[in-house]
Amino acid sequence: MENADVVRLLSEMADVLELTGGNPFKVRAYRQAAQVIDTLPEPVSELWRRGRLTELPSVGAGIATAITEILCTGHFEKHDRLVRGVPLGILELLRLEGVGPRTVAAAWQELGVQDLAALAAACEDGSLARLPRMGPARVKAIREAIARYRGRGTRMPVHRAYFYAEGMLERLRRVPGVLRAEAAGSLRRRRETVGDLDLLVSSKRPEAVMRAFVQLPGVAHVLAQGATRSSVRLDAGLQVDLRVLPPESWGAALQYFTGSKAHNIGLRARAVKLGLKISEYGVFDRQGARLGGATEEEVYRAVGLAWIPPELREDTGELEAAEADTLPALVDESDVVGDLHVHTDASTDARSSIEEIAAEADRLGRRYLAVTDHSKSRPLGLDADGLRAQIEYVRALDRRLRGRPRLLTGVEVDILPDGSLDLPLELLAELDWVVASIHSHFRDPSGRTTDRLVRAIRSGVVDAIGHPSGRQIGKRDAYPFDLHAVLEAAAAHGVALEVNAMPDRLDLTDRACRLAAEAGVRVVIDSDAHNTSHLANVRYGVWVARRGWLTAHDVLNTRPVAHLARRRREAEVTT
DNA sequence: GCCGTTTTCGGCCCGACTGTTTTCAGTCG
Repeated sequence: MENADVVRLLSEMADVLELTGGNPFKVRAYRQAAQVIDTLPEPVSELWRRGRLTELPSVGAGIATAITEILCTGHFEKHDRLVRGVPLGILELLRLEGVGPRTVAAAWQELGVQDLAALAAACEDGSLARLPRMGPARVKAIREAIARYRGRGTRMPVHRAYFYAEGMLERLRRVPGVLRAEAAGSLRRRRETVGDLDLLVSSKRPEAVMRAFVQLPGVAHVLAQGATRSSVRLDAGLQVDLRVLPPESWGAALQYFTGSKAHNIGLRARAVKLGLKISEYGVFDRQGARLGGATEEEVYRAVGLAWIPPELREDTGELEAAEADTLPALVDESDVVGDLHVHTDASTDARSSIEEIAAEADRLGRRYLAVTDHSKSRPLGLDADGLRAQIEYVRALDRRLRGRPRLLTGVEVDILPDGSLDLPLELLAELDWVVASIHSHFRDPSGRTTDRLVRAIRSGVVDAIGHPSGRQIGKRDAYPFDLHAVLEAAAAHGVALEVNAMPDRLDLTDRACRLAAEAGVRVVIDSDAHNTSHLANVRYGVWVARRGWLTAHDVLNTRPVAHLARRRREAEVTT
C-alpha cells in the first residue's frame, strides 16, 4: 500500500460522508488527514511500523486505526460499507466546477442521477431545473462545467503557469492606481504543477483593475466579475482568480491567498488560541481592533511566528519550526555557482556545442560546468575512445576559457540493468565529475532497481546519481525503487543525488530532497541542459530544493569548484 | 474525527460571489 492509496481511501471517505450528509467536521477531519498523508515525506507504513501515526497532525486514534486497517488488509471496512451505498459514478460529480455535495445529493436523491452522463441528460431534459434553487443560469453553468470537465487536461506545469502569471501581472501593474501586483497560491509556493492562478492587486481603484483584468489577452471566458474579486478562464484552460485589496490589507491577503489551506488553518487556529482573528483583511483582536496586515511579517508576528517562506507553507512542520525559530535558511538561485550535468552536440539529443554552452553558462554567472554527455548505451553516446577524445578537447578549451567558466571533464554514464556502468571504471576515475543514470528497464521490480542504483553508488567512481527516480511529469511515473536504501548508500559513500531541473523531470521531488537532507546526503541542482536555453532551468530545480527545506549547505554546487575536487580526493582515499 | 494555556466536552477559519430568492443557500478558495 502506497501513501497514495491511503490518501485515496481517506479522501473518498470524506466525499461519501459529505454526500450522505455526514458531520461536516468529520468530513474535514478525513480530508485533512488525507492531505497530511499526501504531503508526508516518507512512507506512512514506516510511521505505522514505528507506532508514530498519531503524532501526525490531524491523525488521532480513529484515523490511525483506519490507516492501520488499510496498510494491513488493503481495505477500509467503514469506507467500503459507505461506498456500497453510493452509485459508482457519483463521486466524480463533485469534481465539477460549481457543483458541490448539496447539488449532487439533490440530483441523486430527487432525480436518480448516478453519473456524469445522467447529470448531463438532466440538464437537457429540464428535470434538473425543477430542483429547489436551481434556475436557468445554474443549469447553464453546470452544463458548461460538464463540457470543461470532459475536455480538461491535467494541472499546468509550474514553469508554464509562471510565465502566464508574469505576463498578466506586468499588464496589471500598468493599470492606473495599481500599487502592487503579485501571484499567490500554489504558484507562489512553487508547487510542481499549478491548478489555477491566484493574482493579487493592491489598489484603491478596484473597478479599473477589474475592467482591465477581464480584457487581458488570452482571456476566453469571464467566470465571475465583482468589485473585489473576479475569475476568468484563459484559452490555455487555466483559471485565473484576481483579488483587489486596499494597501493596508496587502500582507494579510498575500498570506491568505498563498495558502496552503492546511497552513492557513494551522495559522488561524493559533490566532484563535490567542484571542485573535486573521482574515485576508488583517489581524484583529476580540473587539475587532486591527492589529496589522500591511505585510506578511505583521501577520506571522501577531501569532508569535517568524515569517515563513511560501515554499514551506504546506503544514508539514513549518509552523512549529517558525515558533521554535528553527526555519531553514533556504537555498537561493544566486547560491548555485556551477552546473554539473550538461550535454553538448556530442550527444545525439543535444543541440549546442561545448563552446556555446560554456558561453551561456558564463553569461548566467556559473563559475564551473561539467560536460556530461551520454555514454555508449544511448544512441550515438560516447564510447571509451570518444570520451578520451572529448576529455582532451574539454581540457584544451578549459585552458583557453581561463575560468569563464571552469570546465570539468565528465560523463553521464548509463547504469546498466545489472548495476554495472557503461564505461571502464579506470576511465571514469580519470574524470572530474561522473553522473550515473538509469535510462532503461524502467519496469524492473523495485528490489532490482534499488540494487542497481546502490551498486552504481558503491562503484567508487560515481559523483552523483542523475534524475534518480526516472519520472517524467505527465508522461512516465517514477520507476519503483527503495529511496531509503538508496539514500543510505549515498550517505555512506558520499555520492550526491541530483535535482534534475528540467521542468518535465524535477527529480528528485521536494519530498525526496527533504529526506535526502535528513539522511545526510548532498544534493546537486543541475540543468541537464540539452541546449543553451536549458541552462537557466536551474531556477526550477532551486524551487524544488526550497520546497524540500534545503539550505545552500545541503547543495553541493553552491560550493567553489576546489571544494568538489577536494571532496573527490578524500573519497578516493577512503575507498 | 481531531484537539486541548477554554484540556475529555464542545468547539472546529472566514468571507466573496452567484443565483436564487425576497433573506439566503451553495460553492469556492
